[in-house]
Amino acid sequence: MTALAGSVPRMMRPTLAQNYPRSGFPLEVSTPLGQGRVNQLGGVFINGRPLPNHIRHKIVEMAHHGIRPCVISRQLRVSHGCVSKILCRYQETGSIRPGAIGGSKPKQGTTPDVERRIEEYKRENPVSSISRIMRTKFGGKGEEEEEEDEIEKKELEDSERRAKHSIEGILGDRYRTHILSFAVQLSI
DNA sequence: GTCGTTACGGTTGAC
DNA sequence: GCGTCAACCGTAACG
Repeated sequence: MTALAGSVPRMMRPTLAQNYPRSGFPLEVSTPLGQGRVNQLGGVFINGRPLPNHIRHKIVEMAHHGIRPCVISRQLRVSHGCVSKILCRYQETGSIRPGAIGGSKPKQGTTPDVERRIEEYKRENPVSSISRIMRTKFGGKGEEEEEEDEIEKKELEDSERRAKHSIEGILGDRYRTHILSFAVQLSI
């Protein structure tokens, strides 16, 4: 028994489930956004899911105003690791959006060929239709905001869909409204 | 006290 | 329709 708590190797650390035997986390909260959990700072999060867009916005905005990450972390009740990660990504990519979760890698091998074909088509058909199609399909300049709106909309739809299949959905809209206002309060 | 990093459990979505 | 797997998520903890 010589190993002190501070010297326990990472791999020997007790698992979350061991730390919090009931649920793996200190507290579970049912919200319209799914099975929320409460972190050490008292913030609500959904394990495995990205933070809501407005929280991410707030993190970047506060950092922009020169507020230190530790303060942001405490104020928004988001772990500092997460704040750090989001700010790093924002610096690197200029985007606050989470990466694409799930799915498989796009098929490789065909990409250069496809690109070459497109170039050929463009040369042969100098009409703007191809470019237009490409813009429509893959997006273009200044559509970040549109995409964010799109994501917000999707999140809302998702939460509504989940709510319909959760206890609050079953219990009805009045209960849901309570939960919603609770969630808004928690998210400041 | 602050911050970068990383192991971990969990979710998601293409294949 | 279902299972697999890789990529991502945020938290918690270490240094």
